[in-house]
Amino acid sequence: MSDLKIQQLRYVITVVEEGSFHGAARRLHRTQPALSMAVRELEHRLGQNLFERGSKNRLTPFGEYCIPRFRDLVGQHDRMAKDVVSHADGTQGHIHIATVPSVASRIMPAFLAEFISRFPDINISLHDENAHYVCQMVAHGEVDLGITSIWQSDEDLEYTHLFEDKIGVVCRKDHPLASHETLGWRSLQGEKLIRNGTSRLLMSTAAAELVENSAFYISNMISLIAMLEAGAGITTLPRLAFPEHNANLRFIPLHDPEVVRRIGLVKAANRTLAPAAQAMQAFLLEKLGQDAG
Amino acid sequence: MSDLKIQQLRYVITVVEEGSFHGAARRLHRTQPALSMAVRELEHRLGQNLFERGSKNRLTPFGEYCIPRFRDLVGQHDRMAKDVVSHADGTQGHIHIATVPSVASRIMPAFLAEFISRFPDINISLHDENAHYVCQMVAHGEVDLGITSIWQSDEDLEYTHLFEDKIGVVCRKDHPLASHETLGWRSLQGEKLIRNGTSRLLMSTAAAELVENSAFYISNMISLIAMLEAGAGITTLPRLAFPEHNANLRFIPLHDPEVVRRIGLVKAANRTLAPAAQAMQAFLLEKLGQDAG
DNA sequence: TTAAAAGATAAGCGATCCTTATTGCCCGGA
DNA sequence: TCCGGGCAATAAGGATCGCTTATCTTTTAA
Repeated sequence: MSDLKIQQLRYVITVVEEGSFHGAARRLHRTQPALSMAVRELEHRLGQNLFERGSKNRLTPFGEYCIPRFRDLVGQHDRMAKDVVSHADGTQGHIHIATVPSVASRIMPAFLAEFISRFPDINISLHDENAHYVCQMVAHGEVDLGITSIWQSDEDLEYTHLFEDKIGVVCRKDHPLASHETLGWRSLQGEKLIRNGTSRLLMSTAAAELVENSAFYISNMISLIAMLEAGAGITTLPRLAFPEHNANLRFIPLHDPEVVRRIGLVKAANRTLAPAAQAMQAFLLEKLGQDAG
Repeated sequence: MSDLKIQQLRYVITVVEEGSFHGAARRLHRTQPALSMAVRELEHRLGQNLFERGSKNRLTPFGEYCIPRFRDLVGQHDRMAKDVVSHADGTQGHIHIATVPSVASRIMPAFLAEFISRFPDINISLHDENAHYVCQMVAHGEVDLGITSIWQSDEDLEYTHLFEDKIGVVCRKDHPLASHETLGWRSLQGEKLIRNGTSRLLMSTAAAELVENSAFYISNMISLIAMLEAGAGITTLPRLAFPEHNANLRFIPLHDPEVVRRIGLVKAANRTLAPAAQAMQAFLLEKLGQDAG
């Protein structure tokens, strides 16, 4: 038994609803013979008439039996098609994103607010993890997109640069260094430097020896800030990771060496993004790309 | 948005199940290019790829989203099509029949037993009513088929003759008439004749005056039999209406006049029968038609 | 490196679907 | 009774679709 065609079923339903082939033809933007032939073809295939011959457009008992079933299938088709199409064009869907905490807290709130106002039917889950784990989640398919600095080059990941984030020195406002507008690494020698998760960015620069000589390592940002506020030392951070509006600490750009954290979009290579995620990717590039900055 | 084609969806599902276009082509009795083109056509229409390009037959996230929905729709289509087809070819359905009581009790039991063994998926409702009401039920569409003598000619009813049922005299075994093999109406003069629902069959015959002079009328068959068994009189009945295996009563054919009740199939004119009812009609004609006896 | 297997592409052809034009039927009004 | 008008059926033609065979390209595995 071969497949019935949704279109034929829709034709029959419309003829019943309109009460005439002409009326149905008008509604379907077809000519009357098109419907006549399509209906007869379906009747022939089923081996039973749906419409009473001779008498004007009355259904046969068999037709009466079929119409509600045809209606069901066409309805299910239409709902499914609408749903699938809205996913295909990216107006609907569920996007999973992972970002480093600084991006999650400083960039994403405003960005996502704008995104969801543009795409109200898209659902978003946002994870924040360190740069390494963000890449891992993308590689494992746990999220669609990552926004992070690249941890290490990986064939399975595709990186698209978004913007750069300058590294600076963070110290208490009453610290001797706090009055400077910019700093070079040499001015930091002798200071008590606390390492954190972003310190490795300095490792391949002139300032590497500073980091190597540091005795403290604190990964947790809240703890790190508390330590700095307590005057336990200084640290280096990308500007985005420096807590906005902090009353006690200062951020002083490091100009020698000038070190930046490159933040970009990461997605799995050789895997197509879901349409909704494609929409977000485009939106991200438009809003956060180098030029838009 | 135009209709999706069940066939295309089925192709996609099969490719996923088989894991390759070649395998799916084999299962669908198509060639590989047919599937390639059909799938690409669907992808193009949706505006998104279902299969990962380059990489071997992996679904895109969009494809992953679509497949279960496609499966649902195709499944619903298949179930519906199977159901509709089995109704179209008359192997499934519900038939409503009305017959006069004598046919219901003497003919239908064996007939229906054979019918349902041949068409096990057909559902049957059997009503028994008098000849007039049987015709009315058919005319009003309350039943599909009637088996009855025709009450009065009716344009909306279509009668197909099945068999004839001879009228005879019914009396107690110890009645003087009981020894006769056949009877003429003249031998009944002076007998106490009880009329019943079938007595009108004698009205346009030589025996009319017997009926006219009868003082009793009993419509209920059980009461009538009880009256006869009590020796309260005699009556006339078609042979079929005479209770089989009755130990106290006798049925003696009336040969002058020879009166028959014509029993036939009645259906609504200008209305197509449901396929299951068509099957029953054919079966009735085959088993009970004049020739089949 | 080569052979085998799988998908993509191309050309051709028959079926399908829709169009316009015409015929046939039924019904209501003069 | 005859005549038109509305509607469905039918016919003929053309565009498109869907499938086939043949060929090319790519991938895979020995």
